[in-house]
Amino acid sequence: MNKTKIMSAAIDVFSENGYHRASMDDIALRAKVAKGTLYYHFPGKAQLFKTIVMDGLQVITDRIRNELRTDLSLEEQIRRIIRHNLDLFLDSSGFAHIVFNELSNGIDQEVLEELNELKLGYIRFIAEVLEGSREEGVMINVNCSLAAAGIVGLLNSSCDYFLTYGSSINRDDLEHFLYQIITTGLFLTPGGKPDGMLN
Amino acid sequence: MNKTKIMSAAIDVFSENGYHRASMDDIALRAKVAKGTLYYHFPGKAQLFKTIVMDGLQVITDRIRNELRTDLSLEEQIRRIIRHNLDLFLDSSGFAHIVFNELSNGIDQEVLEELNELKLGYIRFIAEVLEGSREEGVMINVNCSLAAAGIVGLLNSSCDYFLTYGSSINRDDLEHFLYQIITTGLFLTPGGKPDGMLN
Amino acid sequence: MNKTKIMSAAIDVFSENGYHRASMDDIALRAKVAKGTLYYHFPGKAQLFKTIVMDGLQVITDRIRNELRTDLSLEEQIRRIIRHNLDLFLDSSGFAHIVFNELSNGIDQEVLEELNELKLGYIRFIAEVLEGSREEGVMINVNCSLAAAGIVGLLNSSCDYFLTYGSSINRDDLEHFLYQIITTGLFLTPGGKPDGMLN
Amino acid sequence: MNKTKIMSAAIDVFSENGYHRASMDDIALRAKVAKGTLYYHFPGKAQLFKTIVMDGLQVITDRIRNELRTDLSLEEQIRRIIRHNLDLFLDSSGFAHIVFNELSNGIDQEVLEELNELKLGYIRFIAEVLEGSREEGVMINVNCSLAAAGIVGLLNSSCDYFLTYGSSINRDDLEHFLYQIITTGLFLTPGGKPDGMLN
DNA sequence: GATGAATGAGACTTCATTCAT
DNA sequence: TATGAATGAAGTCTCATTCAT
Repeated sequence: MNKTKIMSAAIDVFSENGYHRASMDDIALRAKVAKGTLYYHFPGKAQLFKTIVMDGLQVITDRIRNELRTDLSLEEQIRRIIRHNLDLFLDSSGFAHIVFNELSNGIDQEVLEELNELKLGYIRFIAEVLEGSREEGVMINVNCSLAAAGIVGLLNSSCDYFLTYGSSINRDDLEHFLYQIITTGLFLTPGGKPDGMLN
Repeated sequence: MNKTKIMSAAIDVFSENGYHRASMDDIALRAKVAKGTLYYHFPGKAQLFKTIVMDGLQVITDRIRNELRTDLSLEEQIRRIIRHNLDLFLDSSGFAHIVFNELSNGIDQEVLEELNELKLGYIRFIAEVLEGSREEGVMINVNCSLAAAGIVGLLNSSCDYFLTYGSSINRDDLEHFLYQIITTGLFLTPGGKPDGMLN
Repeated sequence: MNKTKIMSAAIDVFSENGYHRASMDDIALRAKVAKGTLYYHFPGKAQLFKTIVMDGLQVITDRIRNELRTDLSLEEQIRRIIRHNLDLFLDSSGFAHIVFNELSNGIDQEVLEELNELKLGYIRFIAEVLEGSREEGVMINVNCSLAAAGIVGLLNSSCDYFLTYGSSINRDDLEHFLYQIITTGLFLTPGGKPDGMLN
Repeated sequence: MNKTKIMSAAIDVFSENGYHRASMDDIALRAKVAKGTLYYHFPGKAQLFKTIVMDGLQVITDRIRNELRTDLSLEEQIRRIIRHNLDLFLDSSGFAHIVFNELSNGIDQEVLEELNELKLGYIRFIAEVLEGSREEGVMINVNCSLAAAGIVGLLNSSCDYFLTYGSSINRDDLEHFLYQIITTGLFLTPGGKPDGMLN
């Protein structure tokens, strides 16, 4: 399928160059189709981008949803959210980057709004999980959407750092650190729960 | 000073449109100078951008540094870091956005590296503060740079959400939430420290 | 018949957008056939256009010819020519427009010449009617083809004005005006034939 | 002046090819400037076209206005209008063609409306002259704007025919014919004013 | 110091046409 | 007969940069 080939090439090119530096020529070249073919399958650059983002978010959402069963403890749920987001941010860092960082640039207003809806949808999905835990009385009383947004930024930024400068850190450390800061924060708790014995 | 006028205009234009959609024409227009004048004072678009980012990070760094005296408790130091970052992200959200989100896109490789150095410098500056606290034994044992990077992402993303959808949240709540998640996390601590009585 | 459906759709699309802005996609869409089908029935866009123009001119020519019997007075013949041309220009203004105005633009040279032949044929047809009258001594001595060409332009342009700005004029006035200018001109005749009593 | 060179080249290219077939590349080539220079001086193709049309209509309007003094007889005024329009249509037939025929095609709606305003302005200008005569009681009672529109179409179409097929006609004949049809029409007048002795 | 006209590479997009099915 | 995916030439327009003044 050409359409698939195009989307795959587009993910690569967008990821490597960001939205603006990615050129339709490049995408066509990479997909080994004529430039016109892009426009046969997608109305334009912005919509191609949107389609990719939609698909990507759908995949990760589905993947997480499938693993989040209600019989899991909140701790385990948080852990899994972190793990899958790490998968997303580390394995598809270029893709994640354009979704979570480049969404507010100079994309056609119309498409930009849809994209922000998608991102918001993702945040809300995570917020729902938190919501569940809050109701169970495990979590402090916060605006869960705000918390979800913050968590995504935390994960994103940490992964960026990890990928760029984190040669001395291993992935498990990263995962552990993220779990820790999200659940119990950076401070040593009064009761003196020691580092490394959180579980 | 024309140079100052240009930089001021450039901040506005870059903030409003992002790096790529910002045009030298726009900047010249806004600065009320001829386009050629831009090139008299700056070698090119990328360098103009770099200069702005450098200046901006310097200003915020200095401002925080001036308020962080070693005789302050770590709690107060964290609180001040959060407060000043909120000032940055909320008051100059456009500027903060391009610094923390758009830095990895399609800017000339050469300049991009320098910009990442700047960003890293900022993260290290925050990391140093954390480092201090860790040595005092108030903080858990983590890679402070990683933590700093994560915190910046957390702040950035939370502010984005706050600015776009957070009409029901007030700034104090936001500040409180950030302090909480950074210091003690989202979970209720074993000892049962109740929400709202963190200080 | 698909061919008929295509021609009908093509008339609409060409009329609404002019030759150049009309796209084969639009025509196929409107005709509810696949784009390839257009090329099964017609060699290309220019030839499709030509076919439509030929058909249209044939229809109007036939219609007029059927009503012009030699036993009619010249006055009546002129009147009928005007009336049928008004029908054409007013009812099918889009079609008339492309035939009489857009014929000399950027259509493939080859087809363009054929189209001009068609238009010339139509002018000659009207010229013949005038010719007949001139021989009967009712008309002044002019080049009848030139007169016919002029009349078509007069009708065309008047109708354009009528359709765009002529809300205060009714069709009978328009018809009357055209009859008048063609037959006795704008000036009051020496004998003083008063307006409105021409018949 | 480059701007002048561009406008001059644009007149040629538009005249030869019509609006749609005229390409900005062609115009730049003909004007011997870089493509970007076109866009430095004009916002786009449509506006370049508009500017040309405005200028052209202004020139012809001014030229006629300068020669139309109120002490002239209506006959002489009509004669001069015809003469100057012939100058326009014959000497600059390509230009006249795009102004009077191609104005309704696929030009950007916005610019198209302005262009129609211009054309209407020209028609109104001629209508005013007619208006004057009607008030003097020399002319029959007609809607002068309608008559002006018709006259322009008559002139335009006659000139087209003359240029394409009129090798056997000379310009004086053409001028005479037009004067005749406009003033006294095609019919022999009751009083029997013989052809060729209209003055 | 400052200007602004000029440049040209490169971007996005359109669309008539082809062709394997 | 009919389809529709694919093509690629050609078009309009943007914009960072240069340079003579």
